[in-house]
Amino acid sequence: MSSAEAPRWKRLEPDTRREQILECAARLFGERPYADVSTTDIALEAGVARGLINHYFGQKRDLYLKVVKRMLLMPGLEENVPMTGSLRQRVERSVEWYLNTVATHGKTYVAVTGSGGIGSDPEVDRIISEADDVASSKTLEFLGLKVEVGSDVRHRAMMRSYAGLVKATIREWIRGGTLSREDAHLLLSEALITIVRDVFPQLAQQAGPERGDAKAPKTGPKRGRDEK
Amino acid sequence: MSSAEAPRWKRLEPDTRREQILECAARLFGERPYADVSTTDIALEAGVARGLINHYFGQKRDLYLKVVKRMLLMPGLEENVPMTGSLRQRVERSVEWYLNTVATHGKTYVAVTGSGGIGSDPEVDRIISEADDVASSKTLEFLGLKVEVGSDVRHRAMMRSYAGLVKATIREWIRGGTLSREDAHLLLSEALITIVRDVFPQLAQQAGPERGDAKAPKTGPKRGRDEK
DNA sequence: CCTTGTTGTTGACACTGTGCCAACAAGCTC
DNA sequence: GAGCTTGTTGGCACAGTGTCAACAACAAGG
Repeated sequence: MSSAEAPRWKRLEPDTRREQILECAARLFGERPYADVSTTDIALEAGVARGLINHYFGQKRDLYLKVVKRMLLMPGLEENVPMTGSLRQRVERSVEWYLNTVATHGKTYVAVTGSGGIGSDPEVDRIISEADDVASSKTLEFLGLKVEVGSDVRHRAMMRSYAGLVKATIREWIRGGTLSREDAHLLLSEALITIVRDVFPQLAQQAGPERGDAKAPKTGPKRGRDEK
Repeated sequence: MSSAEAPRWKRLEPDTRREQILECAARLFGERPYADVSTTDIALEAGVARGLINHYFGQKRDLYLKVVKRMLLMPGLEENVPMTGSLRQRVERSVEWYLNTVATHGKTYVAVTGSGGIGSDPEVDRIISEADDVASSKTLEFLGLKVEVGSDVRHRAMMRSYAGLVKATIREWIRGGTLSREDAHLLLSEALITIVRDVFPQLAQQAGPERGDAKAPKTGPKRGRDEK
């Protein structure tokens, strides 16, 4: 008799298991609405007992928050966009950066930042708002308009508002396909330029002249980023 | 013995009862997130048995959809904004109309159109998207850019994107107070003008010249835009 | 005033999904 | 292999929801 009984389950490192569950959860939350994803589903997907989810993440809501955080961490945040050239050039590179990072997340991003799903959870709003803040600061930095953090809440608020435009536009692009990537690029670029130029007039000077190049519209410097 | 026993509950017309419940539900959904509002709470608030809610509205989700619909009906949609004057004047009147209608709803509006609450329910998204469509068409009409419905999906999509900016901006204004009403007005006006002028160039001509009033904001020649 | 019929309303039922926790077992060390 | 650590399981209790037969408020007819 072979005494080597096959173990009924595999024993993993906490971090590994956590990451695995997080990945399955992210996928499911991207496929169907929050309420339609039971913890049982996630556990089944991860090949794990349901109780383990609570053990690692506490409440289901907490798991969801972790998923949101993980996604909004914005991987690729470090690949600096060189802030040279005219304001328009820099704006368009920033927009391309937006579109690229989002393209990698696809459905899940749209689901998480969804327009007005069921709920409006204050905690989720806070997290998304923070992420918007980070992205905003980064954008301002790309544009050469970096203002010290926490100083001008008004500018940051306006950039969060702009983030609302970005997300809505991306939603039109990814979900319905009612806008092409070029349309999204155009809309977001023009809007951002307007904001910087007309709403932050004093900063615009510091940023240098708008023109100085020929503006290559469609094809921006596409980072070789492919899905999955 | 006084035979007149006081009735244990009042018997109302279905429409009246429906409206009453709807009102209570709207209030509660505006105060706390969807998941934290139990049907029991709503029933208690309305002084009614919980089962009655299901009898009138079916599922809790359906009740929520009714609340959203009721709110996005946009009362005051009929008070036409005279579409005279320069493009800028018309844009600013449209923006004022936006801000006014929203100001009446306050918290509940912010909650319903919340940035990314828990869920992203496709049905809710559809309803909000439809409401955005209506508001967009109305806006285009105000601007004298009315295009026949269903014709140019691209323009409508972009206006829905703009609606994303509107909602995010309003959120900053109403919720956090990080933006003043004047800030919101400025941001939304400039953005809308840009969209109409630079993204819908062919329509812009049909809309007439932009200027005709003073209001040239800060920086000088914003007309120096020819590309595209 | 009592009877009868209609129907708005109630209260209890079963069911699903969640959070919790003690018991179990996989894998390491000696 | 014995003993220990701890990642993992399975079942329990509970809250929230959807359903439905029975009830009671009100109107109409005698």
